[in-house]
Amino acid sequence: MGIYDTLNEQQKEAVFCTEGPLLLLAGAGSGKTRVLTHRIAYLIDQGVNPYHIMAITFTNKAAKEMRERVDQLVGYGAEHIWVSTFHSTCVRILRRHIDKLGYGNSFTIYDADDQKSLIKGICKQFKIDTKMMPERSIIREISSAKDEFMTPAEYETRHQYDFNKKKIAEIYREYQKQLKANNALDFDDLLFKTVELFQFHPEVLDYYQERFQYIMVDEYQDTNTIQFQLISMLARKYRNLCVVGDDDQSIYKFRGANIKNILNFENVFSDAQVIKLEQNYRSTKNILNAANEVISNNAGRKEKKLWTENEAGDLIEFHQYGTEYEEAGRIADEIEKLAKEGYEYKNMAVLYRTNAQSRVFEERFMIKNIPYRIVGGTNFYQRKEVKDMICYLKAVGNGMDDLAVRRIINVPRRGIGAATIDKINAYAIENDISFLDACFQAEEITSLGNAKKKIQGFADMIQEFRDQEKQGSLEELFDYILEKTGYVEQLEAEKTEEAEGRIENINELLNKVVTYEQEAEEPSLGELLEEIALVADIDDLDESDNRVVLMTLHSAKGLEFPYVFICGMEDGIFPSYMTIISENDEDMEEERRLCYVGITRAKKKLYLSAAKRRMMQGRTQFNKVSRFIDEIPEELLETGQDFSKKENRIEKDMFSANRRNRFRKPYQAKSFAPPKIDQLSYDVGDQVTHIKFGKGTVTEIVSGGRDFEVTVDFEKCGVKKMFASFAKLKKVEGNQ
DNA sequence: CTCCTTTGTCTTTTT
DNA sequence: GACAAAGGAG
Repeated sequence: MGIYDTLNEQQKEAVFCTEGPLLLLAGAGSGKTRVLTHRIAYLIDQGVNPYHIMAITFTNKAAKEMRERVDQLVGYGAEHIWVSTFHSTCVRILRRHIDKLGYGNSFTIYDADDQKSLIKGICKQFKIDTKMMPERSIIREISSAKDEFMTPAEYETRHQYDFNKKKIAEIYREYQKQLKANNALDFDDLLFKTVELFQFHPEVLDYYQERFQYIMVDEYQDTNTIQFQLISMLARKYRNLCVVGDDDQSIYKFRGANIKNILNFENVFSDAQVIKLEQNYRSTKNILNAANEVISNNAGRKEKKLWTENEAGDLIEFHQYGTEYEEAGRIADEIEKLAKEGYEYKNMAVLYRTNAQSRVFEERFMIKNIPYRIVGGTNFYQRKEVKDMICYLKAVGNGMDDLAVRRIINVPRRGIGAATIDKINAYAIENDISFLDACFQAEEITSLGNAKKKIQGFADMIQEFRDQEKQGSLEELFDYILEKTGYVEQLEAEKTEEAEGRIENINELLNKVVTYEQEAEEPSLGELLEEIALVADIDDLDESDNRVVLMTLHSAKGLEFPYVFICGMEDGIFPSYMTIISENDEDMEEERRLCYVGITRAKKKLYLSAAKRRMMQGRTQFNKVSRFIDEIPEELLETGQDFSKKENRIEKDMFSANRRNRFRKPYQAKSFAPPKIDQLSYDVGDQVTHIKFGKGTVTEIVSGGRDFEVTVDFEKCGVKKMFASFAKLKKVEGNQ
């Protein structure tokens, strides 16, 4: 029995088709990752050197999984395969060669916040009214220009009769200039500059063409123009390009994903083979039928019919609740019920359209002691304190990064204000040096006066950090920065819960630094910063920890769960308000594909829900049930209530004021993480306090596996059972 | 220069 | 309702 015998006919065909261009249309749950991994194994079997194989995935997580699975199949050589995301691939290439484009090889990567500050500065400089032209839309415009591989000059030529766009062309040009001056690239630049590199330096392209003789691209439906450009350049020589995608799961048009890449594939690579994978191994018949029905409402898709041999399974549950609180509560109840029946938390996921919807669930789950993890939202690395520390590291690694230096020059407070910063900046521009270099030359800046000493102190400190970086480990550098700046010290002095949370986050960052240093082959500051810049929230989703996962439908792509709850099935939420008012039918189709993606995440049972009214941006909204619910045949739905699709009415009854307690700490970690507890600081009979329930007496402690189940009799709200690692009970000293 | 209050803007989704 | 940016007092 070979490893290929378990594959079905189409899968085998795809695995054995190794030479030439191949378009693999793989429906949801059709075993596409299996095909990709087996195909890699087969290539190696056929004598292809793993060194010549490249697989591009959508997330780092997918890359890691793929490598592990190939490892299991082939036993050796898997580590030589280049498995990576588009962005990481480009960074690796650019680190080696970007000096050919006039950048320094230790460039930094700017995230969305950095982009925004840069654009903001430019708008100020150009005296552009950001009310007429918001930064967001400028960034979006520049980003899509880059996605289309359009330089500022080309952009200007194309839009020379459009006043606003001509203005944007100017901003775009200046933006690129400043990025370069800061020796920084934004996300789009990573792709853009790599393609540019290949274009102007054929010898570099040739090197990578030789290296990547067999290329595979996952989630091909979500590639944009420049990504297509990149892979077609790489594959031009050997033409062994296998792309895997599903046009029905294309959900990133807003990010420039070009559905034409799938249609065009057969044009650009005219001898391309096309194989369809249509057997679904993931979901029950009912779930799959619902998905098929919904997606059939889209025009303009490649015809395919997903089928499954799985059982029919349960009906899909749909409920319309009164408010979002009720919705979250009922879902939490159901999750609790399933958990009691023995199903594990990690087998359940709550999916929603927008990140803002997570809050209610977070509150609910915390009260009910349901372990959960939220993916996305405000990224850990975007938190103020974390970003501050990263900017210190950036300033050490790349002194040209003005943005980073300016962020930290007065954090913690050193008495350096806006006026001083402006003076330094003027000096830097005048002498054509970086902001940090200007600080080093503070002596020369006559206008500074009293601030001179402060600036010199700052510059000296950065210099000390640099010396430290050269001689010690990253962990030591980090500790040294914390100590020298007194960052944590100052937070400690605040003695607020918020400051405590921030300290926790800084410690968490320190953990990441240490982990990185232990795991990396050749740890370096540059690589650390790069890893931080390129992580997606989904990347550190650990399948083994037993928690309910909460995330957006977008983040859920590529994942599967036995039990899936999709909430907020309301017109105005999902499909979103923006798509409903949109003139463009394609927007609604994309939204529908997102719905299809959501439904097909479920293996065993799908729960859909809506709320009649919900609070949005401080206003109460009354939403109708989502049109997507209407697109699911009634016989597949179990509503269990008097809900009827025909009579989709909203009752405008009284809305009692929302009286939920606000107990949520600011800056709380995005997951309700159970720290490993092997010993409790309290015992039966002790007085303890709980963050939500207040004071109480411990009446029972039961050791259950790796955790303790503690029963507490609270003064205010009675007896509750909870897991020690989640409850974070604190003993009240000195028994009263 | 810093801290605190007030005002205004949000409506997707993210590598 | 939440959060950032701007404005005002010390």
